[in-house]
Amino acid sequence: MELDKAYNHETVEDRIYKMWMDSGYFNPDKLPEADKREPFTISLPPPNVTGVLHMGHAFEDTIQDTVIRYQRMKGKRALWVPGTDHAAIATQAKFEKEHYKKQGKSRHDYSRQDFFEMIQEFALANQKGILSQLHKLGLSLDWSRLAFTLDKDRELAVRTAFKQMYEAGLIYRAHRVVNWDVKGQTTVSDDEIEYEETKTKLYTFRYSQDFPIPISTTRPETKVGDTAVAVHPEDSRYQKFIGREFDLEFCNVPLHIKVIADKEVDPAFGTGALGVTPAHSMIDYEIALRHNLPLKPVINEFGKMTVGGALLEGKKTAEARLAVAGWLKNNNLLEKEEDTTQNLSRAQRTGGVIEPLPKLQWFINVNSKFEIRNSKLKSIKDGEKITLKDVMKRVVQNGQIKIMPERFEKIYFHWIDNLRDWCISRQIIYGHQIPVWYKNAGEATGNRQQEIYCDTNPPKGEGWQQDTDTLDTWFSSGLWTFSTLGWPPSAKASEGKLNDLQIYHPTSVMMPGYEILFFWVARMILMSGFLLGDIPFRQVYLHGIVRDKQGRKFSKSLNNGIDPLEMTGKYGTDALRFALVFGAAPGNDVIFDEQKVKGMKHFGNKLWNISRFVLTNLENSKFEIRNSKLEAKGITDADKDILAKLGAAITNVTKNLDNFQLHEAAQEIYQFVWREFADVYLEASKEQMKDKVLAENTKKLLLHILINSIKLLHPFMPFITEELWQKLHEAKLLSKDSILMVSDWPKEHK
RNA sequence: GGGCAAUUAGCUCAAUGGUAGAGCGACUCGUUUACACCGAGUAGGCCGUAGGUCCGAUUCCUACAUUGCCCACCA
Repeated sequence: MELDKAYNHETVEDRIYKMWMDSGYFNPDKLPEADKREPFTISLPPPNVTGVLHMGHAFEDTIQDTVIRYQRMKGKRALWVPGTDHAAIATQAKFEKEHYKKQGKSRHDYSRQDFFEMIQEFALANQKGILSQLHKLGLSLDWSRLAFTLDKDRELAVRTAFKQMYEAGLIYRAHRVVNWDVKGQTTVSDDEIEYEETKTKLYTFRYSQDFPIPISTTRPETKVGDTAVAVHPEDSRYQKFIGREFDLEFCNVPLHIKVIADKEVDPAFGTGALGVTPAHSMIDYEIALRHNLPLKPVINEFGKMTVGGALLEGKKTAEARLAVAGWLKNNNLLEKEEDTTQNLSRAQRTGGVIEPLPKLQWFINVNSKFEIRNSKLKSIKDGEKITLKDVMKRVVQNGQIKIMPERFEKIYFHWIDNLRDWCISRQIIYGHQIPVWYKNAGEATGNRQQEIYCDTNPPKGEGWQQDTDTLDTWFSSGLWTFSTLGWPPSAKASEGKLNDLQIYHPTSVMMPGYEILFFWVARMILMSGFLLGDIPFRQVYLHGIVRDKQGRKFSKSLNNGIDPLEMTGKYGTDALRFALVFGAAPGNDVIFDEQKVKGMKHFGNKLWNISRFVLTNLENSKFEIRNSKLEAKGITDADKDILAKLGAAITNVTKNLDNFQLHEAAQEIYQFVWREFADVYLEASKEQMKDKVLAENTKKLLLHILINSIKLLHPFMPFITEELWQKLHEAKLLSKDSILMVSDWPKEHK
């Protein structure tokens, strides 16, 4: 049998992937003696259904596939669950844009139901695209368990979760100041906000000539909504005014201002007095809560003023700001106008300005205690009363969940300490509709009591209307590790037999990018802690971001994206995979370099030619495998040396893979194959095979080293190694393990 | 304002309490049947700066500088 002179990935990859698929072994339940194997589970961070595979996915998925392939070879019941995310806002926005282009119609031209179904259809049609791209990367995902965050099973999970949290009092509905995305016309959570430094003016002025205290602000237009002026309790300048109340007119709007003392106020900033606008500032809202101040909304959902008559009403905030400044000048109230910088809040998804507004929304309470049930959490007893914050904190503190690199644990704790209640309702259509129904919904109808019903199914009877809001996409994502494994278990679950949830959960390791530590990792811990009394995963491996040669993130606006499939087409999937893993330490960003991919293609070819050499020599001499034991006589120093080096390579690759140090494992195997096996031993073997006494051992060793190299390399470069494995079988140099993917991991030498 | 990290060869990055490594690139030589997607070799680093601990520091500690990131939002 002859191998081609060079490895040609194009003729190999699809054929090998099909062979793996046909084997059924991506589903760990199909592995020989599956019941006796120890489970090892990874949940794939689900890519956006409508997204396109980018280098970040390729990196993230390669790391996971490497780990899962390694564990499978180690004999584990290795499950890697695939899925896609409905990415509520992102998907709806994308659909609306495309639909408007094509049809000229917007969401207002359709009923809610129709509009939802159109987006769902769009999403599922797009899903095929991303799934086929995942296949191309050679990922050993169990496609029989494919899930979607917005399908029937996940809907049941979401509704069940909502109901349980609602009944425990952890989900509540309240009128609160929330982050309103003016462009997206929806609320967003604190974590979905980005800050952009902008130049602006700091105005110092008085509301009116009679008002004794000047205040400073960058947003004078909001001051028509002020209900107090706050000063520091120990500020001697303002002592005499504390507690006094003033009625005055500001920009033709009557104001009732109370002077209050609050320690949050910095006496050194501006005039040391802060105009409190409870309805349009998070900070002011909190001050208002402490002092029982009234809320006075003056800006609406479209970012326009709702008071102020001809001067302000109907104007956008930016316009209104200038109008107020002009009014202040005209009335001789402006004392100072200075340049300053300010962090402007924008919605991460839409880029729209965030306007804090008081709205009736749903929240998850992270600070009130609930009784934990069926606790499997270390150091948290069954029935103990604990807050969600504490659950999230404790499981990491006590080491039940390990986050690596470890430095992210500090970042995680810090985030929890600053965490406020999570606003989970969104004013968009695409997503999980809130499973709450109202009767007599008109709140303004006075004496008729509103009825509320929360369950997984609609209530019976007439007159019930479901809440029109949908849930934050991270709510369903938070359930991902267990909603994909049969949670909630059906009542009819077969008795005596373990279900997926019992076998595969908690999952073994979660491997997302560090940028979604808060969004996702923390939310999974929260959800799993409350709903299962358990952790969602034992280990979190946070990987870095893939960047371009200038160190910039890949982004659409920069148009610097590199299609991973273009790279795999050019150099082969194995080459891309190895290049991504090579030198990528946990948590560190990776600079993508095409030259590196090319280099790794060369490495693959090196292995190919080593195999070609071994195959030709062993076949031509009618070599037979009787046993792998070496003859006692005629063992050379070169033989001993390569065996020792192989032993070290096995030990180090194994150790590093166990510790998720993939970059080191990759480096180790690269060095061994090229520098030790090819450069040294293979050259020595040429001479040794000319000697009749030495030839037998040499050939045995060549084969032994080759087989082990192929195995060690398989998790990283699955295609070429599997192809070579098949060639060894064809040449009758192997007698067992017809598929490398499920063969045994090399044993460490003693 | 608070915190985290990085600083090592021309570039991208590892490792490490005891003479510094890889990939890519550069240079020289070499086409003898595994591979030119190659081989043999060479050059290239006071391991950011200054202190400290230690027999010994690139590694541990402190300060500083520069860069990047996260959080807070001084209104």
